[in-house]
Amino acid sequence: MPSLSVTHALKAQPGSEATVRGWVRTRRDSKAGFSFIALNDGSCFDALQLVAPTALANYQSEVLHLTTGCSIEATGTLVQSQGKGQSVEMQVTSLRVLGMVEDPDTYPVSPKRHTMEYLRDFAHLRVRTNTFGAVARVRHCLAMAVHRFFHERGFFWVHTPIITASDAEGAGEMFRVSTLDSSTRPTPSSGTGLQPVSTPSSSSSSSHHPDFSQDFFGKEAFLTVSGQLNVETYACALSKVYTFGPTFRAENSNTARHLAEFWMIEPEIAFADIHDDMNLAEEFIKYLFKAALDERPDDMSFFNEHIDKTVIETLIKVIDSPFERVTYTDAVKILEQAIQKGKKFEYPVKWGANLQAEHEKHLTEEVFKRPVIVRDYPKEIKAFYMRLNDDGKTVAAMDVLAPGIGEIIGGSQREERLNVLDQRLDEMKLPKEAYWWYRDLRKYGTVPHCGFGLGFERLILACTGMQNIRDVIPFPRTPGNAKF
RNA sequence: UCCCCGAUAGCUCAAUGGUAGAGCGAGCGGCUGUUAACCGCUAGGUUCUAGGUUCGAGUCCUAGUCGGGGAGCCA
Repeated sequence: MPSLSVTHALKAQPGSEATVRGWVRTRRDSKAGFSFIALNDGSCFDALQLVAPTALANYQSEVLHLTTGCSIEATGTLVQSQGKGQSVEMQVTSLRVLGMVEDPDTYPVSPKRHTMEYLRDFAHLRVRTNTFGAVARVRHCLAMAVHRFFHERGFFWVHTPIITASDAEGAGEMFRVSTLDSSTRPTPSSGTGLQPVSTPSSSSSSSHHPDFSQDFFGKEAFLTVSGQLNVETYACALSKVYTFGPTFRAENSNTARHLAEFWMIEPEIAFADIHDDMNLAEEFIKYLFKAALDERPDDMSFFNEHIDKTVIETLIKVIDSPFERVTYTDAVKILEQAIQKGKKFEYPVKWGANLQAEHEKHLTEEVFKRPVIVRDYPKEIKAFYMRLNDDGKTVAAMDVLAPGIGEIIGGSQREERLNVLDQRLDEMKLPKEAYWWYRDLRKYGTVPHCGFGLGFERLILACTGMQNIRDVIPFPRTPGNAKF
């Protein structure tokens, strides 16, 4: 008797016998001599309808007491359904209960509408719902597509470190990694303990001075905020590489788009400029969206019906149309024109200032109505490693803005000229010694290269139409919450 | 971190400063090749916490905790 997943059972030859296992979604009893059980095992969106006859030995004692969430194993014949709503169903010949729901009244995932906020408190059970099961499958599909995309194009996956003792990751607030005891514990006067390690150098000004030479790594260590600097070294030897792994930011960000622990994809390509970088980003996004539509039509149609009625249409539009490309300078002009026409922004538009979320939203949702790549930002508002343009004022940085999501990709051509890089380090008052190995890449056979970072969960948001990033990662970590 | 809003049954929400309610879910019964089933009955409450105002507080005031929306930071 073959054991089949529900997804295979639904495609089985009528008349074949099989055993299936899963969790009960609903049970309906018919006086015609049987009960209907919707069985889901997560292998696909749909449940398999079991038809359990009263003749089963345990019909009265067990089948009639099955409730949402019970785990069972059923054996029977897969047949064409006599009813509407499904093509295949199983005529059950034996049914074994693996685990009852002890008290159905306390089972948190009852068969009714639940809010995302409520289900977040039951992250261990929420994946049994339609929505979170679909998110999990699409997430997997996208992860596989990421690797396939790069593999097909000759990229190598590089496992950059999670722990970084190189105190040179740049800006961004980091989690400290330490085996020291009392010295790293917040003192009673140090407040909530939510304060991150803002930069390695600033920590020395705090009131207590842990002796990090005594710490595990012999120096301060942190969780990575980006694998970019490390992966650049591999790009400058293997030519086309990428990272895909967890990333940590200790920023006290409380939004639907930020996590303290998230997954990031960072390709890095040698012998390439900012235009190659933008082309790669565009091709990449389109490939991933297409993969979700092609490989998870069941889950995608659920999202389109219940989460965001325009998501499939939006994805198809993104796949079919070229991304708009605009320089920062032109973007500012467009925004200024919008203001002249009466558009009101909370924040002023001014060359030299960061584009605000409302500005990005206007560009991508109102002006172009599709993804927009903004490039060549003022050097003052971007990182030291971004390549200085010939105008001396801007750097070859690019952000991909997506409608409804905002910034989904941030990337740049890297500064490959040692003298210019050094000048930038000096301007930003960064210690050259700390970047010795990064500078070595420019000393020894330097090449133009570039890359970008894609927030994996933000990609999933865009792909599914889900609203909150906490609902597209299994166990979200955010300020004040590391449950489960 | 800043601004705004909220917290009442398992869930989603009502309730003019004056007896605590509905829908869904759950349990029981009925009906039905059913499928967000349908019909009936039943159970279910320290109204987030601590103070305060008042004859009387779910309702008003203060503080805190937690959650949501927006912003900043960013991916």
